[in-house]
Amino acid sequence: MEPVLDHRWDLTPKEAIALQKQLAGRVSLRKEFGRLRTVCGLDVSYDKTSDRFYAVAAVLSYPDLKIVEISQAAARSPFPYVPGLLSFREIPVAREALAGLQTLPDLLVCDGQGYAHPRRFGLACHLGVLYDRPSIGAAKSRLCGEFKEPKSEKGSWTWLLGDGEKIGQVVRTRTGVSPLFISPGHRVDFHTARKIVLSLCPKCRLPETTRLAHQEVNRLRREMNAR
DNA sequence: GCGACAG
DNA sequence: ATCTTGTCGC
Repeated sequence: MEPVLDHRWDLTPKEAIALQKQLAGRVSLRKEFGRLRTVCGLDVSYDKTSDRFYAVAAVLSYPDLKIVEISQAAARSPFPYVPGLLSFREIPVAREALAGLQTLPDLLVCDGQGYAHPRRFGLACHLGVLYDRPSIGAAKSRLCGEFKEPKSEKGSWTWLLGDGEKIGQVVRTRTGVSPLFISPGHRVDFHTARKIVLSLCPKCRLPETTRLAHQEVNRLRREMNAR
C-alpha cells in the first residue's frame, strides 16, 4: 500500500510540532468503513548496537484473526525519541513495511496513541492521514490525559480526558491486567475503536495484530543481529 | 523551577 | 524501545 500524502521527514522537533498541528485538521473521528475483512498490525523494534530499526506489518483476516500476510523492513533511525513526536521516529521504517504488502488492509492498528495526544495527532492519526485509511491507536501506557481506573473485569472502561475533552478510552482487555489506552486514529469513532480492539483481544492483553507483529519484529531483529 | 513523558 | 530467565499463579 502507498501513502496518498507525504511530507519531509528530516525535521527539527519544532517543525514536527507545527506539521502535527497542520495535519491534525485532516483527522476524521467518524466511522467511514463497512465490514472489516482484513486488519493490519504494525510494530517497530530498535537495535541499539547497530542503531537500526526493524518494522513488521502483519495482516490478519477478520474476525477469525488468521495471518494473511507479513511484510518486514529495516532502516536507520532518523529521529530521536521525543514524547509526542514518536511518529517521526517510527513511520519512516513502518512505511517501508507497508509498501511491501500485497493486501490493502481495511484497518491499521498501531502500537501507540491516536487522538489521545497533546495535539490530538498521535502515531495512529499520522499513519491514517498519510494513507487516508481507517486506523486505531492502542497503547500500553498513557501519554497524556486524566482518567479513573476502570473496574478489573474484561470490557470495563473509562474515558481518558484531555483539556476537558474526551480523547480516548482506558480499556480492560483482560480481567486483572493493566488497561490499554485506546483512541481513534482516522476514519473511526471512539465506540467503534473500543469494540474492534476488544474483538482483537480474544486471549491476550494486546490485540492479536500488535502481538503477532511484535513477535515477528523481535524475531527479525535477533535474526539480523546474529549476522 | 519541577514533574510527566506513547515506543 | 533495549538490558534479561525463571518462576509464581490462574
